[in-house]
Amino acid sequence: MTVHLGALSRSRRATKRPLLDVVAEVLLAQPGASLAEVAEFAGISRTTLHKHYATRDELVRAVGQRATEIWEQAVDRVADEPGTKAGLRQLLAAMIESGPQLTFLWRNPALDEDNELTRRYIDVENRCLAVLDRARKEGVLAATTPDWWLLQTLYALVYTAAESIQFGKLAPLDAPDLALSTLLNGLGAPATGAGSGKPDKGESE
Amino acid sequence: MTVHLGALSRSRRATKRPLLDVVAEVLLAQPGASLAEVAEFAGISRTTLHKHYATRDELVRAVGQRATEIWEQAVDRVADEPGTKAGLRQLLAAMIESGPQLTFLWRNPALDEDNELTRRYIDVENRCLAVLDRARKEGVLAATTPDWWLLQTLYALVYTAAESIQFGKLAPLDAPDLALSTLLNGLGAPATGAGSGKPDKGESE
DNA sequence: ACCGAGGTGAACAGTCATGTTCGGAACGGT
DNA sequence: ACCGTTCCGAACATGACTGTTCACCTCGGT
Repeated sequence: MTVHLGALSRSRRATKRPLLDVVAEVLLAQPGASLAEVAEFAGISRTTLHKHYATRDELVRAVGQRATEIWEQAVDRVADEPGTKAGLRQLLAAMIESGPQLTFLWRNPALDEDNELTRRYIDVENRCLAVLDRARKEGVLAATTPDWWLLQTLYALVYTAAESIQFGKLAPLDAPDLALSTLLNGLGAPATGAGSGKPDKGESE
Repeated sequence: MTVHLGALSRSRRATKRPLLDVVAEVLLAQPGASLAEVAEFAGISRTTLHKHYATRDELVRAVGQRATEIWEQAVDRVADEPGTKAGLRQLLAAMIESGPQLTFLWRNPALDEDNELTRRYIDVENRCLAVLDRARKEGVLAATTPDWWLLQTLYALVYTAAESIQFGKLAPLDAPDLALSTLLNGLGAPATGAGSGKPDKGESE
């Protein structure tokens, strides 16, 4: 039951990107892909793949580890930023850029089995939250939003933006701004006469 | 390689809910679950499961069909609503309620193979969009947001809310309002002082 | 008491992914 | 020219899941 991996197939193959990145994408598009398929799309033989990662489980965990690593670096890059809109924008940009890896991480409950990975996950999530908290204290984010909802919404927007980019609907350079604006202001009609200048028709509830 | 389905297992088992609903949840938590596992969590024998749906593919497609059906009904229920906040709230409520089914639908690229299902999917998505469009014309939603971003954001919020409910973080009755508020206003700090104006501290970007 | 519908457990053949082994090719360094 | 490393293709044993069959049970209706 080979489901086509469509757009992925030819373009990415045989390029010299980090192996685990390719694996993450394949396994994301086709969670049930066989190791033979994964190897093919990575441009190596199944034997070689097995030599690097003895079992499928080991491979999946390696991808998870790398995804976490990438996330950690993304958060680190904005750790010193003040809690401003610009800081948030940078966090979003960094996370959206790593969209596939993060999505892989978020979508694989099986990774929870790995204790060290779970520890690092919780850790980086907390650091992520710390950034958001700073923005909250700066008055950029609403003070009343619960932590978990803030985080989940952030994840959701990162995921959506990354997916839109992959589908070609969204220009990579537009993504951070769009996501940030949606996160902060939502998609409701701007308040009439408000700061962002949009003289509109009357309020309409 | 049995990964535990944790919270799902005992509580739901053997209850008399529609079979396909249980299947959707199991297959969502554990996409690689064997039919034996699926049957067990549905509280029936594998033989019986096979009698209803001859092959795994057929089962998956049936779940997809049902998910689409549920979505159609949810949209139908608000099709006559005017494009007000209340109307949007109802759409969100209906969709969040069907969270697991919709998530299953959104996450299974394999379902695209089914032409009829794809047709119905596109159709209900368009009707969904029509509801949003009406809200846009009423000035509830920003006029400038592209259709696809609006839809994707809606999906993201529905998914996030449903997941939060499943994790016990969010009370089902609170979900629609939280999602609606996030969709319309985002999570930024509310405008200070005036009703909707924004005489704020220095802009930070 | 009979009967049919729907459910069950046991068993079986077929298929496929997995993990492993091995002989050999290619390549770079010495 | 030699050697170690790395990759490769082929082949194999194993195990898991699948789909199917069959004999049996257990109800509810007649």
